[in-house]
Amino acid sequence: MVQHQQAIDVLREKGHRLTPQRLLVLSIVADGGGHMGVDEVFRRAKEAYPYMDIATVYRTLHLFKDLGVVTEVAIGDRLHYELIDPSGPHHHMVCRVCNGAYNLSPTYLDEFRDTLLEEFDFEPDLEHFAITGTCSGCRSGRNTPHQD
Amino acid sequence: MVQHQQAIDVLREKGHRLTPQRLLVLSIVADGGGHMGVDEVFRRAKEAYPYMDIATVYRTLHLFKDLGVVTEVAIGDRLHYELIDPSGPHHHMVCRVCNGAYNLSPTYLDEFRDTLLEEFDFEPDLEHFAITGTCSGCRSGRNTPHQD
DNA sequence: TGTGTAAACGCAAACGGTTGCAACTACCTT
DNA sequence: AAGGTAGTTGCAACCGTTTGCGTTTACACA
Repeated sequence: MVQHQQAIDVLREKGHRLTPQRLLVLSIVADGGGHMGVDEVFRRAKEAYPYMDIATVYRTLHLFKDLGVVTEVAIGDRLHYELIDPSGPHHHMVCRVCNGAYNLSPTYLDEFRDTLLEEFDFEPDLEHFAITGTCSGCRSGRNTPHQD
Repeated sequence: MVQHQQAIDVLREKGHRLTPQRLLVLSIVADGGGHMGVDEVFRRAKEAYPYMDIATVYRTLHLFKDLGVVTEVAIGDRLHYELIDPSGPHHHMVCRVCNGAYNLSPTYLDEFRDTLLEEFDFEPDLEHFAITGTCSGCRSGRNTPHQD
């Protein structure tokens, strides 16, 4: 996968070790396409390598997040992860009825950020936060609610 | 406390029971003034009534939230609660350096809500969400970071 | 005022997530 | 290629929160 060679380089450059576990988690998140829950990453990792521990999955995902290799997004009160989008950062709109996630360009929040800075000298972290709400389909009753 | 007679009426009207535990939690949150962590509510409740169980505190706070009697706000990844503000709803800006919480009028987000509705037919839940960021004091290095 | 019943409680077990620690290993140095 | 070491792992214990369950209790109705 040429896709995550970039991520591997970041690991090496920052002095982190290239363990089989990390490479495995990376490839799972990369191949998963879209936002993956921790439990699914763990399930797939354990399939490939039965000694894999859930703590390692969490530590690895947190590391990747800190390195800017993956994005963390809360969907229905659980954290999900996806490879950093090559087309740039984006926010997520998560529907609380069907749990669907939609991307949102950050420009929609630029104005809001500027206002907070000007009025309160408060610098908001708006990089990767998820906006909960009700999506078009669920507002019209077209979708079926998710079951958690 | 005439303050939460209103809340008590809501409980009765919706057919929920007025248990001593609920009244206790309500008075603690009301008297606490500002955002109270679950652990502090529990600590004070147990002082007044040693049989109080942490599960009851959680269940009670969730009930109050569902009834719109209290507001839930995440401060430093822990949920806090406060009596619904008689001066109307507001958002919170939470500093991730010092964990300070500041209120924010919802009008600042009205524009953003309108945009999402118009462009995506997505209705965001912006009632009580917290915006993390760095506050004025911490941006200038005047404040001391919190220790968790 | 007494009684029946569903709601709410306290307790304990379970959950998702984090942390401490001893054993292991990727990688630097020689 | 071999050795030393700090970074990483797997395990188990722990944390804050939720849930299942048997017991208790607030409240409607007689």
